[in-house]
Amino acid sequence: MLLVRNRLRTTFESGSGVTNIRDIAAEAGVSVATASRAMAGKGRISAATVERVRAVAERLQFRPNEIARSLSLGRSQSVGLLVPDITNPFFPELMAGAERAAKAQGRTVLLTASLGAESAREDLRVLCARGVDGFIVVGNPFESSGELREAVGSRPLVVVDRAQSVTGISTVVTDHVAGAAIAVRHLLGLGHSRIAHISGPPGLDVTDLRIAGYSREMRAAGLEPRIADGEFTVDSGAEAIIRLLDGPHPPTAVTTANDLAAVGAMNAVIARGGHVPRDLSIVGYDDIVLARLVHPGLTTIAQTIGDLGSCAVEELDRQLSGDTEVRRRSLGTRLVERGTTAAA
Amino acid sequence: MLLVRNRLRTTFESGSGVTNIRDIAAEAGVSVATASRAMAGKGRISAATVERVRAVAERLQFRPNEIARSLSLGRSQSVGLLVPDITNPFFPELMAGAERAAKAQGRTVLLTASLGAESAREDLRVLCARGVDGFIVVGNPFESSGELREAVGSRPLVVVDRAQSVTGISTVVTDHVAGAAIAVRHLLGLGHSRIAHISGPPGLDVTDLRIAGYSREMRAAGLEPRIADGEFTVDSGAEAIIRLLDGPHPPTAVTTANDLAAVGAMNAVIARGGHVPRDLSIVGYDDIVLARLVHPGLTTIAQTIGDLGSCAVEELDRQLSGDTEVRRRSLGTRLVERGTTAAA
DNA sequence: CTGTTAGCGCTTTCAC
DNA sequence: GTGAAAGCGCTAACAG
Repeated sequence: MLLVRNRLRTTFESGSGVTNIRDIAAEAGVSVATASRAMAGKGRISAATVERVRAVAERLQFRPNEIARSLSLGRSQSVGLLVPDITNPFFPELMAGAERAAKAQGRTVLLTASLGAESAREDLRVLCARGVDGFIVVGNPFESSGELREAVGSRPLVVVDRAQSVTGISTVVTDHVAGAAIAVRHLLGLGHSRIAHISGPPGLDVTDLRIAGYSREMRAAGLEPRIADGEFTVDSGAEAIIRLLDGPHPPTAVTTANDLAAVGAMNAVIARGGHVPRDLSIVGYDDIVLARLVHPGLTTIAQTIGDLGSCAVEELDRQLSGDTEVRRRSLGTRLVERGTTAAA
Repeated sequence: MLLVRNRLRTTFESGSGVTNIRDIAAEAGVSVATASRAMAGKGRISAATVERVRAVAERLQFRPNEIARSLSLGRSQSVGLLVPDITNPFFPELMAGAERAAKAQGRTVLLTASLGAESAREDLRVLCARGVDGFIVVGNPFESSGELREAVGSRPLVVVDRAQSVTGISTVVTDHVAGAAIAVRHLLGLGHSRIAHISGPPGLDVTDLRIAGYSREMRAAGLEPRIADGEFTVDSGAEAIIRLLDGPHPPTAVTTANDLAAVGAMNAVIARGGHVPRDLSIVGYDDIVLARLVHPGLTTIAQTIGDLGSCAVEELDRQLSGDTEVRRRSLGTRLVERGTTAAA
């Protein structure tokens, strides 16, 4: 076939130096519309044309401008991901899972870390303006799920790691009640009976659920629950364990709201000359990478954190495909035994 | 026929029910162009009109569609951030700094975590297609800086944490030579003389620079450098320290390539019944959050990691403003003394 | 000062 | 099967 090469160089100058679909069309000797159809591979178009256009596109390293596609199609193949605190190691693991899954779907993740409700509202608006097709929100930066719903408008939304307080919104969670119960049973099995729980921030559903699981299991064993408020942070874990140990009937074992608090508790015990697990058995929650890095390694309730992210992406994809049913997906947890628990 | 539109999506249905600038213009009784100027607040326009249009925009909660702006303006006010591994706690801290700075500039960060050169090439192309205005690349996923330059095309580029191997590209780094030297001097000051160094992966410029700083300082003190290869990971740190301790003339102190390796070394010593810092003093590098969380707390060379990110954003902003000068910005390091170092 | 017009790069009718 | 043209929402000449 005769190659008619018409003013490739000229069209090259247009735009920002990158080849666009006009260049492809010109080089292939077809109209822009045909080039578009050929690239999409759908619509009424001959196989020969498809092949020819694609060959040209390949040669010229053509990548369709996603900005233009987004504007034209009304969707961007990108999703917004809002996390509360990127420096808390729990979230990067989740983000990694989400990003991997999104990439596999040909979507891009627009990440944003909020600092409180006001910032979150603005962050979500920015992402809306950037045309994300849907949102994954980890936790809930707002007082209510209504506020969250309002902030994302009509876009599909999946909430991760908040269940109770979120109504009418698809969620991905782990079974906090079951996880907390597993921790208690593990300690009971080791012969402990003075088992306390260092909780998360009061009022949070995750906190309540874990407390519920802990309490249920304690009562089932005929024991009295004993709870110290914490905050999901190392320092709060340290403070809480000190209060418990200095109080009446100090515990011989604790379950904690998360691994950070567990590490804080562990360090506090060691700092006052105690030994873990001899003087105190500790069970964390989450199994973040840190749990493996401390010494002794932290016995903990593992959530497959990356799966929370990838499941959220899958769930969002389902919604983007038109399925509007509200689903609550609950992932399993399991005990990972390391070095912070031992017989009473 | 004027009112008949080819596509039946009315303006209100388009997007997702969000008000657009046509709605604003109509409501304010001006043309779209005038509304645009009023929102931008520049061009020849009366103060009264500006006020009126903005009032309407406020009332209707108007946010300009950034996709459309991007297409029209040829820039998106977004930057691509490529990191090697989001689950290594070093990077989230850097990302947090970058995101904060970018937000302050009204830019959005498109994050992507690569897994090797092939993935990076594709990731960068995707971000290019999404129209990012520039790139921040942490490390260099490729063999050469040329490949990196090619992958980002003509877009502004800032490389973080790689200096030597990157030519003709603006960089933000910390002074690894100086940092490594500080670590050695600290140990010398404590009376140590058998000081080893657990290095990063061979061939990496960061590795070489830290080795250089360590060696220089050792020789200046009339001591023989002693280096064990590591890999920036916990496990490699553990293995390296075992090799050193089981070899001839076991060291009484080590400096390490990063905090993860330091933690690995620390755990290995403790695991074989040793005590840190009594049996071995350890100095980490980076001061990631983890350094505070282990027990005893890790003495380390602090890079202000968040600043690496925010400086990179600033540097990129400078380039986006038209300043094409290649700059190398070097941030300081300092010793953070915690519990892993003690007198010999 | 304001409106009209022409695009940004792509997709998608609608004719031929 | 293919091309011409409209249009996504916005900005920026250029007239008036």
